[in-house]
Amino acid sequence: MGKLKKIKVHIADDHMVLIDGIKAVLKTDEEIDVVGSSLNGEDVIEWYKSNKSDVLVLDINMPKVDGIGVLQEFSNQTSRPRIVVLSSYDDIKLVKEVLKIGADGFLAKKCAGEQIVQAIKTVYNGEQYFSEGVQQKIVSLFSGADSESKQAQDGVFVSSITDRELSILKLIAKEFNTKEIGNQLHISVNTVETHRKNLIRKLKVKNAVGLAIYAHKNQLV
Amino acid sequence: MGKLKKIKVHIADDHMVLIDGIKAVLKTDEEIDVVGSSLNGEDVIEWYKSNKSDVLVLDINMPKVDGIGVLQEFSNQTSRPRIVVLSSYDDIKLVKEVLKIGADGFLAKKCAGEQIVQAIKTVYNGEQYFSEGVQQKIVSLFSGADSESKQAQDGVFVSSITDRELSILKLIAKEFNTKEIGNQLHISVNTVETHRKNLIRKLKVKNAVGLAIYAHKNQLV
DNA sequence: ATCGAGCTCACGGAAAACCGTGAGCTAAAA
DNA sequence: TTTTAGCTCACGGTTTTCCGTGAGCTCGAT
Repeated sequence: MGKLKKIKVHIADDHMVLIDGIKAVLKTDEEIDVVGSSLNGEDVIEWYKSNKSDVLVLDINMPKVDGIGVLQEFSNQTSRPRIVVLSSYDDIKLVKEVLKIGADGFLAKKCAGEQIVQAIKTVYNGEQYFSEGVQQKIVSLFSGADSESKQAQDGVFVSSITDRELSILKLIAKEFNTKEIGNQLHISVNTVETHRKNLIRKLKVKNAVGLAIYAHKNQLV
Repeated sequence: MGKLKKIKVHIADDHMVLIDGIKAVLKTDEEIDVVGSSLNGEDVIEWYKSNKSDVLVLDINMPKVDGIGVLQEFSNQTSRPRIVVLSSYDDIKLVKEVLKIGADGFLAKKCAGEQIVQAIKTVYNGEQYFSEGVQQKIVSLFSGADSESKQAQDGVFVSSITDRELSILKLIAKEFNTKEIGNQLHISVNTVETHRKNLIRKLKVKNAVGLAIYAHKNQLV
């Protein structure tokens, strides 16, 4: 037992119940060792300043700094852990997003506990891991059955939302109106309206309510 | 070991990772026995038709039938398990709601895994259990520090939202505008607006976006 | 039988959102 | 260097939301 090199894992999620649960699950596997955990993104970044792990199980929805923020933090670093993103929703847009900024795997929370073990081992070995529903969606995207790729072949390239749009989206989802957002970002209300319009178009929703719902479903708040 | 009567527990949550996690945590306690689990409210109700447990750990946010629906189902029955409600949010309104319809305890998911063991044992013994943050909020409500109770002492009794308001709230949270809601419910747009106004006032939000967010946070959609 | 709560509807005015369209500036990519 | 994407802003017009206020109806509780 002393000779076995275990996979060191850090778990980050704002629900301690889930952390403790995952810890208990992983404890049953003798190849895996949970060496740390964090309840928010800030703590994750702090932890990795003086520690390291082979794999990071990272929830997207966290206070202070969210999972996206943590990924961005790591993206500039040379020595970083493999990262499995945990999310309540298997939103394909979110998958795209996190893969772009350095995630190695994506696990929907609705999947079985055993899968997390599999995911950790897979990304540790340098491969990518996706839970079932996610994998299916990726495939259907490639096969052209998805609305998004259909648009792409219409020639209307739908880029993902920009940083500025994202910040406005978040503020809309916090009940701020156009004028308030303009003041906070020091830009004209006209500009905010333009961004809002573009968001409504890009995310294919009907109004600000739709934007707020999208933001919440995708854990942007 | 054969003589020890264990507390039979059923776990209901749409995230299998969490179920497996809680199972693993509870396995370490020799007084508790997990005898079943469900991924949605419908399955919970179905399970209890031919099985029974001492305690039910119940998530609010579930597909098909949500936690509220399950509680309502149980409310008419004589022989029912003690119920600990699990929720992502320690929303005091939600606590009130679930206590009214028969919950025995309320556990925010952000609490530690050990607390779930405590919660199960406490409600099994006929007492009520609340996780820390929830308990604090209840106390502050009684002490009059909360805005809600302040309103009550102003003599303006703030009743919880009505059935009709709830249905309108749900439609707003689905991106429908006033006219569309009026058509769907066969009532005048003026009436819908009145309900919307009352909702905004009662839930203390600023606009329709706030209503949608409230609806989503409280898993009404 | 009175009272209150819930649901219904109306009206008028202010504010905000929605929509299309056009356009200038910058920084990065082709 | 030309092009493009992103951010900025403007304008005019339409629609919707927001807000207060008042009021009639029904049903169930006091």
